[in-house]
Amino acid sequence: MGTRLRLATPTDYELARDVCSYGYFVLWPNFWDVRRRTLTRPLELADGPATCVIGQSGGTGAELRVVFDRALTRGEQGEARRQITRMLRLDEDAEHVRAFHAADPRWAKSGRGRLFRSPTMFEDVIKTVTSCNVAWPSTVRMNRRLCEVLGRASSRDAPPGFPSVQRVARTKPGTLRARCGVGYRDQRIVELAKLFRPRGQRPPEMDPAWFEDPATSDADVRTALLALPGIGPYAAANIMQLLGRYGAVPLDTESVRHGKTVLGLQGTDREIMRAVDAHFAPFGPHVFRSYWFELWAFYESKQGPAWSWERDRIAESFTAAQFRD
DNA sequence: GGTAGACCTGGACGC
DNA sequence: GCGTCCAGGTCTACC
Repeated sequence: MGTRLRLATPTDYELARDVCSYGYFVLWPNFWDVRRRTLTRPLELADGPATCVIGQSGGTGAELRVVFDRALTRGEQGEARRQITRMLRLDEDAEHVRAFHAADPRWAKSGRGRLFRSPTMFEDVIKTVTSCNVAWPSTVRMNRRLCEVLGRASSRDAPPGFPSVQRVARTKPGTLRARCGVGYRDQRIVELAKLFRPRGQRPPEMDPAWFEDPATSDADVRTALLALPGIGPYAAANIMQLLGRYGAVPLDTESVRHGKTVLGLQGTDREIMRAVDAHFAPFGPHVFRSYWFELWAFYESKQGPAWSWERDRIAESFTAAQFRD
């Protein structure tokens, strides 16, 4: 009999809306069950991986019910709560979301405000690196292979989870390239994993808690992120939003497409990126969410509501090139 | 501070 | 079915 947990949610929390809010929810090892409206994924815990199924019944603000495929120790239960809270942004309460809606009332009716992320900063960083310089189907493939090749499963029938920091840190770059299809990112991914190893094994100046600490300034976090291998301006801005720092737009080719097709901007790509940046600047510390929910609404206008996106179908059909025209 | 080219993979395209 | 071209963000060298 597996452990069952109940997690309280913010009063405005809706699992389907708040999980299906960012592309990572369709990346392995995440699995959104469209019919049951539950999220399934393995978590890496002290005694090994455990797969959880997260559901919400009872409407907005109802508690989450989490069922694991094995019994968890008390310590593991605490760690599982921390990881799920991070992944679902349960720590961003209704007041936090209302502050965003006050700055950008367009999203008040739908209640959008939270963005799905990973249980750990390490997974968010690697997912961001695998999204750079590739089309979306390649990002999907890289994350699936990373899990299949390096991830551990909680049981014979369970899917493999995201590989642990230690596992990636001791993997040869050539293995990542040959078996996970990460290409030239191989060395950078291994170097990143070494930086994220547990205290005592990692460089003293690299502390994930420091990045997560609200007392650390955005400017300092950005500078530190840009110093990491494989992290440039786009990746740094994206990791910033994954850390809950919404004051910048990760400018990429999608920004240019959005600027041209939705905002009606004209000029060179560089000029359009600057114009997109200026367009959203009035939203101040909420810039990213105003930008992102515009993009997300556009995707939903093409693909239907995000909660209806089946992972293994959306991986093939969801490409930026498809939206170019 | 700006720019050009390499990096790697897979999809699109032409033959 | 095969070969070629292109898209995608980061990094380095260079101006």
